[in-house]
Amino acid sequence: MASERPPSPTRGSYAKGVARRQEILDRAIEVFAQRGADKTSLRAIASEVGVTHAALAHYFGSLEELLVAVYRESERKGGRRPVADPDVTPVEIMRISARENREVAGLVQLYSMLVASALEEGHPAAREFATDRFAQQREKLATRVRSNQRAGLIRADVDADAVAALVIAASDGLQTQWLLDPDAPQDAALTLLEDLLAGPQHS
Amino acid sequence: MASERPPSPTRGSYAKGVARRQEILDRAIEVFAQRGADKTSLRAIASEVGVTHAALAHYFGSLEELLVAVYRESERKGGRRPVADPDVTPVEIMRISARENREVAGLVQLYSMLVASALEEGHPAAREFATDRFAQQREKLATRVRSNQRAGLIRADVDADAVAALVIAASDGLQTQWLLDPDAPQDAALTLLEDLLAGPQHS
DNA sequence: GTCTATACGAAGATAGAC
DNA sequence: GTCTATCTTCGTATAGAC
Repeated sequence: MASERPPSPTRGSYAKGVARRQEILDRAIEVFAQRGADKTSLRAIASEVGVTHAALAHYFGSLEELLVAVYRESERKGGRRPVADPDVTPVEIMRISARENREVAGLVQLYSMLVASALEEGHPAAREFATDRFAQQREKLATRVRSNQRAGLIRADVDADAVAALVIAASDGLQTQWLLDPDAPQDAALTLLEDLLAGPQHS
Repeated sequence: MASERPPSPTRGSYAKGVARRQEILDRAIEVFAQRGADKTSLRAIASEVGVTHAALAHYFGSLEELLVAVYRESERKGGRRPVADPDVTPVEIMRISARENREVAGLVQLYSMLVASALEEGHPAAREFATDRFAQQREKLATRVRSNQRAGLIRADVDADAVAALVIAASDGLQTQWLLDPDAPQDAALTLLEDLLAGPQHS
C-alpha cells in the first residue's frame, strides 16, 4: 500500500507501450471521423498524431489491423451498456445500435469497408473481424429471439437462428440504403419486420 | 437489308474506339473473375489485356469507372431475361438474382466493394452506381409487391415500398453473411421472410 | 521495447508526344 | 485517339539509435 513496486524488469516496459498505443488509437479515431475512412492513410494518421507512419506499423502491424482496432474502440466508446431487459426485441436492439453508430462520423462507412475487404482474399484481419462479429451477433440475437418467443413477443413458429441472421442482414442493408438515400424507408422497413415477427396478434 | 452503310465520317472513327472498349471490357471481366476484385489494379488488367494502364484510363476515365462498367457488363451477360410472371414474389426474384451472381466469380465481392466506396466521399462513379441501383431495385420490387398484393400472394396490410427496401437489404446482407460463413442460414432466413410476407394463410 | 530514418515496389493519375 | 514517361502517394519492411 505504501510505495508501488515497479513492475518486474522483464515486463515493466509494457506499460508505456500500452498507454501510447491507446493514445494513438484515440487520436486516430478523431482523424477518422474528420477525414473519412477512405482517405485516411497510415501516413495521414501518423502525421496528425505526431509520429511517423512506421510507428503505427510497429503498434498495429498493418493498416487493416489499425482500422479494425479503430472500429472496435469507436464502438466500445459509443456503445452504452448492453440492454439487459430480455423483452426488448432484436429489431429494437439493432435500432439502438444503428442510432449509436450514426452518431459517430464515418463509423458506418468504416464498417462497410471492413466487411467488403473481408470478402476479398488476403485480408486476414478484416476477415476475422467480420466473421467473428457476424457469428457473435447471430448468437446474441438468437438467444434473445428464443427469450422473446417464450414471452410471446415473437411468434413461436419461426427459427430463432434464421430470424437473427435476417434481422442483422436487414439492419446492415437498410443502414447502407439510408446513407445513400435518406428518403429510403429505413424505419418503416425495420418496423415492418418487427411487426411481421410479432405475429398475427400485433397491434 | 443489303449492305450496311458505314457511319458518317464525323462520327465514324468512334467505331474502333467503341469496339476496343468492349474488347478491353470483356478481357477485364475474365481477369476479374480470376484474380478477385481487390488485387485487380489498372496495371494488372492492362498487362493481361495487352495495353498500358494509361490506355484503360483513357477509355474508362478511372479505375472506379472501369469497375462499375465491369459489374454492369458482368451482370448483363450473366442475367437471364427479366422474370415476366408478375406472380413471382420479390424474395424469389432476389433468390434468382443471387444464384446468378454467385455463378460469376468475384461479382458479389465487387458489388460489396463498390457499395462501400459509394459511402465514402470523393467517389462519384461508385456513388452514382449504388444510388441508381438501389432506387431502381426498390421501384421494380415495389411494383411487384403491389401486384402480388392484388393477387393475394402478399398480405395487403404492408407498405410496398417498405417491403421492397427490406427485401433488398435482407438479400444483400444475407449474401454477405453467407460468403463469410457458408453455415449461416441464408436460405432459411430468406424463406422465413417470404413466409412472413405471405401472411397468416401461408402453408 | 520503442521509435526514426530510409528504401522499395506498386498504385492511380496526368501531361504531352506521336 | 493512343500510349510513353513521369509524378505523387501509398503500405510494407528493415536497420539501427535510444
